[in-house]
Amino acid sequence: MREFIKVMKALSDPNRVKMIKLLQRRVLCVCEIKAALELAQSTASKHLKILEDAGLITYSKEGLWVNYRLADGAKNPYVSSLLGNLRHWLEEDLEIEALVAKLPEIHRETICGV
Amino acid sequence: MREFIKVMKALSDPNRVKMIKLLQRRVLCVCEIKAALELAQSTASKHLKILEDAGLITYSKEGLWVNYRLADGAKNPYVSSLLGNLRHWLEEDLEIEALVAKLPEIHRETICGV
DNA sequence: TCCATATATCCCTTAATGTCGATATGGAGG
DNA sequence: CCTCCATATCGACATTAAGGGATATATGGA
Repeated sequence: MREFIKVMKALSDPNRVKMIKLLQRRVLCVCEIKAALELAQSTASKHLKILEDAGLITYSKEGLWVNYRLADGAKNPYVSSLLGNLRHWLEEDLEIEALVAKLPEIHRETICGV
Repeated sequence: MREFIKVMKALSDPNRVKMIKLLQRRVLCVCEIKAALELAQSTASKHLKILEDAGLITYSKEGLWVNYRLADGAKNPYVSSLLGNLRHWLEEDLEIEALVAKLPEIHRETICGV
């Protein structure tokens, strides 16, 4: 039950859902996500930790950067199914569309270090 | 997006999830749910309203009683899929099992009006 | 070793949420 | 019309959660 609640709570915040939808496109580092969502760095980092705790995303370190990506969902078939559902859910959402449209302009080299 | 968040928030509380799992078994009135979950009547009523707002359950009135049941999910295919997922998810959860085991003893005629 | 940078953590403020008791609503029956 | 009874709503309180600034951590390079 605790795990289930953790997953649902993780998906109960608009910014975290946006992060998931962005990560469906490509791997992103914290500063790219922070830039895309216009959040403070500490806020972005905190949200990503919540998503990771819920088993929805994973990360790998690459020098100073931390690359976040969607979890493959192999651990829990229900989470996997939910993530699959989320692949299409909200795809027509205007807010998400606008956000995704910004993604091609966002690269860690130009965004970070401002 | 707002609708999505509403659904996820509705499923972010253990008592509301338990209500869903109970309603998978049969139609229940507020006082039966209040008894099963050992909640104050106002608390049970409020939770049910949240689930109904999210489109996860519906109700129909029968005299003084209000019968709550699962929504058929025809409105939103994603919600429908999620409810289908929930049909099996948590089915092995000990807390849920114990709760469901109590259900046969709970009837509105004996519980209500205490 | 020292510095710069990307990320994580800490602290604090403000808003949202869960809970209950008390009260309101509204139908059923005398 | 008045009274039960099941349910809904309101008010208050405690807990949790989101947000950002400041600081700590860790890595790569001079």
